[in-house]
Amino acid sequence: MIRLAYDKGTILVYGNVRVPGSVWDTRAGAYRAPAYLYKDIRAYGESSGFTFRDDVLDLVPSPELKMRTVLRDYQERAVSAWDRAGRWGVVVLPTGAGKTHVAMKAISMANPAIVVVPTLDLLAQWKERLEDEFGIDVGVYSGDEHSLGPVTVATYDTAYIRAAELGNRFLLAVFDEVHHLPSTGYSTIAEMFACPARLGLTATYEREDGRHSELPRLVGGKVFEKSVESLKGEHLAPFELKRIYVRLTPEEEAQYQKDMEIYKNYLKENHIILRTPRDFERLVMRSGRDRHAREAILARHRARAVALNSSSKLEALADVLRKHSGDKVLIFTEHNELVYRISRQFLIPFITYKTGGEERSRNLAEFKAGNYRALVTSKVLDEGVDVPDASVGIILSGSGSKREFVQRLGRILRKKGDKKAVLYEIISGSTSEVKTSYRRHRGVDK
DNA sequence: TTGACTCAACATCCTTTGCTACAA
DNA sequence: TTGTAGGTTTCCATGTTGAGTCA
Repeated sequence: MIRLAYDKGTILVYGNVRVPGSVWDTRAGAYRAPAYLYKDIRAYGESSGFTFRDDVLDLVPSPELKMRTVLRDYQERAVSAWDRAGRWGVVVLPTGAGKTHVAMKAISMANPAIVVVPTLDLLAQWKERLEDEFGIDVGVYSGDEHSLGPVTVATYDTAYIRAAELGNRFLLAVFDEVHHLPSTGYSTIAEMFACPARLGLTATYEREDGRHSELPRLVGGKVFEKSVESLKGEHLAPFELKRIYVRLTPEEEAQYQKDMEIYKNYLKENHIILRTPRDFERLVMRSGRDRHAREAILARHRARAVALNSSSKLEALADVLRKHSGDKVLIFTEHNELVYRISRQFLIPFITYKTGGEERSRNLAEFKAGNYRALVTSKVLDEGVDVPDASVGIILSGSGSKREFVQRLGRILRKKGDKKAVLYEIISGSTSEVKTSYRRHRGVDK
């Protein structure tokens, strides 16, 4: 007879049976394993013919949760795939394809459940939608409020801080925007949770740092994927990508070349070849000790800023805006400086992280109502904010992140009749930005 | 309760050539 | 011969958020 118990994010195995993944804990007088192995530990015990006393889960009381909304066929297939995979796994769906409905179906099958989200905005949206769907009081775990319900919504930050106390209260853990989960801190949430059922949701599985390789261990691998392309036209607006290349002004060109020269020379003189993100990380670490490395990196920053914020881009922007004078337009940039310049020059309202909550909602509402035709922003609207539809997106600058690109594309894809959406990219030709742009497209625009 | 602040955490930051030691 | 990893020990800058503190 072995007894399993939950202890602050771990499973204690009493009865002198060493289960895989556990180590002996002298003080507890038991083997101890991370809580995410709970399901495996049970399976191991059962296949070895042990009898159990299982005291791990201490579930929040939950009524039967019935789903009223009827799922679309692909949403139904996503849930089945997850179910077949042993109720572990990640569903990849583009923005606007109804990930919430997939999760709600899963919640109706396995509850009590916790939904972990990256922002307070998303927390509020999930709470509202879950209450509408199931007619229950939804619990909230955030900085301001701690209440448990049959379904509880928590921020990643609070789930991280309180993982030890939440870890055995739910059957199912849903991780919204699950690409956040593999980061060093947040991954401990999944490790300290015993939930035998797990569902991850995202529009972009891959991370630039490659840590998505951790997802199979933490929530299960990818069990279902639907690309933007396959939903284009039927469930999402058809779209077109247009690249516009501009030339730097002569002064910018001179500045760019000068700074890139400093950067490249440093690499050359020190026999440094950058192949992977890790190589670049090393260079950054080196710059903490090596004055010349620091100068090189600063020069590279200046060069990049020149390319991303070139004034030629504003002329191209003016052309695009003229061409789409009757459309709703969202403009994205990498840096806030450019946001402010555009806002001043074209008299377009802006939103950055410094924009207060009230002004932010007001700008979004006016944009939604059509009183503002355009909105300019840097990265705040990339994720986790309910942004009103637009039919034209203009990426004036951005990173090489595929995720950022897909999220920005998602902002113009909600279906509005047969209207075709257009996403422009304005790129400084003959600069490193050309490659950055290609990198973010990988696998998206074919 | 609100607002202003600080702090910690997260994400991106790369790919042109070049070196050297070691493994397949 | 060809291919590939290399190196740790917290990190140049910018953008963004949630939590916590204090008035």
